Amino acid sequence: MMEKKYKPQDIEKKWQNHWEEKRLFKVTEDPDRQKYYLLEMFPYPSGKIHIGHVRNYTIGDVVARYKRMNGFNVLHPMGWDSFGMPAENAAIDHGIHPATWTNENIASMKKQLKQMGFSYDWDREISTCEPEYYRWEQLFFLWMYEKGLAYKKGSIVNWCPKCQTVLANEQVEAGLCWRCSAEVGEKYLDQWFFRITAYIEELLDCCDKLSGWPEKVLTMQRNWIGRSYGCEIYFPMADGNGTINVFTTRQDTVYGATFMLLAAELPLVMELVKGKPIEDEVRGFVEKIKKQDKMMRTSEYYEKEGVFLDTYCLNPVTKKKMPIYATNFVIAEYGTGCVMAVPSHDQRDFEFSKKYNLPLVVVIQPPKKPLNIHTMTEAYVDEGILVNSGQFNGTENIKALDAIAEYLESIGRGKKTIQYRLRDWGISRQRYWGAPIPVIYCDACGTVPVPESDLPVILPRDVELTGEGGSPLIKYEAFAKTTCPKCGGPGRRETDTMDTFVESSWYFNRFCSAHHAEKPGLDRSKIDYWMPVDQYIGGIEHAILHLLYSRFYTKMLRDFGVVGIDEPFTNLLTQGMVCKETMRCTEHNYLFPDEVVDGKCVRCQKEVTVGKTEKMSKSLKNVVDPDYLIKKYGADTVRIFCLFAAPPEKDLEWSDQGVEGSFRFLNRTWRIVLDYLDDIRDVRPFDGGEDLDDALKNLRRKTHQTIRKVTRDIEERFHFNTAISAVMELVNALYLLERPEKENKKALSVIREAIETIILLMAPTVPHIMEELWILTGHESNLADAPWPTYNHEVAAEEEITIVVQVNGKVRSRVVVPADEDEETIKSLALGDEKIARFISGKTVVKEIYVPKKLVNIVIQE
RNA sequence: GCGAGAGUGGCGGAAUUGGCAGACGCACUGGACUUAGGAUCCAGCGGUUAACACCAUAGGAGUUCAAAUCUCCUCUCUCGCACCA
Repeated sequence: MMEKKYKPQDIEKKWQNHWEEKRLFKVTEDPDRQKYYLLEMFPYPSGKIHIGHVRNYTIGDVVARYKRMNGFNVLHPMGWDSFGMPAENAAIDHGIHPATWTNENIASMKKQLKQMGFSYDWDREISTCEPEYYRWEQLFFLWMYEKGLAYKKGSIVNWCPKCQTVLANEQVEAGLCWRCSAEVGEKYLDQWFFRITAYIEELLDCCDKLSGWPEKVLTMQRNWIGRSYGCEIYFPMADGNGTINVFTTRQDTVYGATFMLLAAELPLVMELVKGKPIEDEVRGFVEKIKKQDKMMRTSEYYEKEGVFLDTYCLNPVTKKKMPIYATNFVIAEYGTGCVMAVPSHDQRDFEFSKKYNLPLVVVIQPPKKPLNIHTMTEAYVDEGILVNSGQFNGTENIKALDAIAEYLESIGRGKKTIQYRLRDWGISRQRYWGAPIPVIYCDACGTVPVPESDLPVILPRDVELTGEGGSPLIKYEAFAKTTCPKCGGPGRRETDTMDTFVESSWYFNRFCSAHHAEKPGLDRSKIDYWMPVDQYIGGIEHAILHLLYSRFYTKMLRDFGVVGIDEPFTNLLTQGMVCKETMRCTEHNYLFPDEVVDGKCVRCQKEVTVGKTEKMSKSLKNVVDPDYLIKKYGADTVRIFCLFAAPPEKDLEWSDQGVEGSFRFLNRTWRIVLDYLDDIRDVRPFDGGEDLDDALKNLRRKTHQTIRKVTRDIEERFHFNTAISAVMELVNALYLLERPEKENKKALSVIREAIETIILLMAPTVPHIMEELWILTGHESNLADAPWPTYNHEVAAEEEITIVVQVNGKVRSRVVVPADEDEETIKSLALGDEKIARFISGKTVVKEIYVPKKLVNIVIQE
C-alpha cells in the first residue's frame, strides 16, 4: 500500500464538520448519568484568540473529552463576555459601532475555536451584551435593591476632566489619564454599590471548604477580605466634648498610647480646629495631603508628616492628656480613620514621636534585655510582659488581649470588634457599552426602581460615540428622558452602566439553561442538575475579583431561591501564563522573529540580544499567532505542544523547536500505525488466553502500564505532560519491536492492542488525527464516543524486578529477581553479589535493610 | 515589611508514602539509508576520570541505614497584599 502522509490540513476540517453534523457535543439533562460540568473562563471578544486562550481551552477540552469517554454526561459550553471598554475605544477610534465590532469579533473568534477542534455545545452559546442575557441581571439588581444589597452612596473617584469619566485605579498612570494624559483629579460622585460585605463572613469561612481550589488562591481571597479581630476604644476629648474612637488590634498596648493620629482627609480634622488660630495652617496641610495622596501611595519614599491640632484627648485608662495630630499616613477608609499612637511598640508611631518630640511609655518588656525609652532606636513590636499597665502588670501581653478588651467594655470605654479590608463593590461605570442600571430618578419620588414588567431596559444602539463629554446616554434623550413609574411625572433614567464583572459573576448558571426565557432566566431544575461547576479552569489573574464576585453572586442567588448551592466552583485549576523569549536591538528595541536574520536586525544590521522570557505581549513582540500555527502544523500539534511543554498550573515557555518536536511525534505515531495497517486490519486486539514470548509479553505489559499511567496522571492531577511522555514511550516500544511475519496473527493482535490503546489514550488530546487513525484501523463508530481503555493489573505487573543493592546507602549493584521472590533469597543474593563482596569483605555487617520490591541496603562498619 | 510559591543537565521538564536523580522531549554528536538531507531510522548524551571510582538537585547545617523530597539557617527569583494600627 502506498504510504499516506500525515496532512493535518486535510483531516482536521473533515472531522470538525463531522462532529458538528452529528451534534456530538450537544448535551441534555439525563438523570441516569453522572453529570460533569466543565467550564473554562469565557473570553472577552477582543478580535482574535491568543495563545493563552488556546492553552486554557485545550486543557479544558482534554478533560471534557476524557470525562465523556469515561461515561459522564459532560456540559462543556462557551460564550462571550461581550460588554467592555475596548469595544467603545474601537468605536471612538474607527467609527465602528461597539455592537458591530463585538459581533464581528465573536464570529471570527468562534471560527478559530472551531478550528482548534474544541468540543463545545454551541447550542448553549451566550453573549452577555444581548438583552436576553442582561435583562436577568437587571432583574437581580431590582431584587438586590429591594433587599438593600444594592444601594447608592457618595464616594470619591478618579476623574479625568477631559474624557469626562471615572477611571479605575489601574487606568491612572503616574497621576495622568491613560488615554489622554490629562491630570487626573478626584470627584465626589454618587455611585451604586453591591453589598458584598453582607456575605463577608460566609465568603471567608467557606474558603475552608473549598478543598478543590489551589491554596494560593484561597490565601489571596482571605487576605483580600482581610479580617482582623480587635477592639474599638473611645478616647474622651480633654475638654469634655465627645470622644475620638479608634480601631486597634493591639489593645494590650493601650496604657502606652501617648498621642492620637487622625487621617488628614477626615472632616473631623477641620471641625477640631474650627475658629482656632491654627485653622489656616491645618487647612493648608490637609489640602497638601489630599493632593499628594494618590501619587504618594505608589511612591517608595513616604515621609511621615503631621500637624498638631492644638487639641487633646484623654487616654481612657491612664487619664493622661494625648495631643491630637492630623497625618498623611493613617488610612481614612480603614477602621475609624483614627489611630491611638503607641510609639514604644509601633514603628510608625515611634518615628513620628521622634520627629515631633512626643513622649514614649514602655508597656511591654521583652523577656531578656529591658527597654529604656532613652536608648531605644526602634519600636519593640514582639511579645513580652506588661508593665506600666495598672492591674495588668506582669501578664503576658498576648494573654491580656481579651482581658483588656473586656475591661474596656466594663468601664464603657470600648468594645470588641472585627474589621475587614474588603469594602462594598462599586459597580457604576460612566460608560456606554455596558448593561443599564434599571433605575429612574424622579424629582418627586426620588430613586425609583424600574418595575419588573418594564424590563429589560435596553441599551440603545443608535448613539454617537465621540470619546468626549462622557457617556452618550446622558445626552440621548430618547433613553434618558422617561416618566416616573410611581407618579407618572417626568423622570430621568440612570445613565451609568454596570461594571462588566457583574455579567461574569453569574454566567455559569445561564449556560445550564441558556435560552430560558421565563423569569428569572434560570431554570431551577436544570440548575439543580448541572450546578455546581465540577471543574473551572482559567488564569490566575482572576484569583481575587472574578472568583470572589462569583461566589458572592452564588450565595445571593441562593438566598433569592434561584440556585440551590453555596459555592459555584468545586474544583479550580489556575493555568500558568504562556511566555516566550524577547529579542531586541539597540536601535529598534523589541523585534519580531522575522525582523532578525543571522542574529542581526534586518533594518539596522545591529547585533540582536535575546532577552529573558516574558509573558507574551504585543508590545514585547514575542507573540505567536495561533492561525499561523494551525495552518503550518494543524490544531493537533498546537494542542499537544501546549500540554506537553509544562504541567498546566505552571508557566509555559514557548519554543518553536518544541512545536516541531510535537509535530514530529504525531508523524511518528501516524507512520507506525499506517505501516502496520494492512497487517492488522483483520486481526482482533489481543485479549489474553494465549502464551506470549518475551518480546510480545513486554509490549503488552507496556501497553497496560501506559493505560494505568495516563489514567492516573489525568485523573489525579491533570499532568498531561507526563501522560503524553508515557504514550511516547509506548510508541517508541512499537518502533523497537522486531516486525512479525504477516502470518503471525498472535503477534499482530498484540500490536493491534497497543495501537488501539495509543489511539484511545491520545483521543482527548489530539482528536482529529486519532479519529482518522481509528477509522483507518477499521472502526465504524466515532472515537469521541469510544470508552476509555482499562488495564489489567496482572498484565501490567512486572514479572521480574530489579533490586538495588546499596552499601551504606550508596548504590553498588543490582540484582534481577522474580517479582515474588522472598526476602531471605534476595538478601543472600545481594550479599553474594560479586561487586558487593568487594565492598564488604573484611568489614562487619551491622544491619541489612530490605525494602520490598525496591532495595537492599547493607550497613557495614568502616 | 507581611503572606504564598519556586530554585534539578545546554534547555523545557521527570522522579506515588524519604528508597536507582535526570523519564519524555528539544538541542547536540555519531552511524545507517539517500543524488541530497533541515526527511526518516538506529545509537550516544550531567560533570571529573584511562579505569576503578568520585562529585552533582541554589548554598550551609541537621534528622536517617537512606534526603531533590523532612527540619533549621542563608541566598536568589516569581506572585499577591502593602503605612490595615
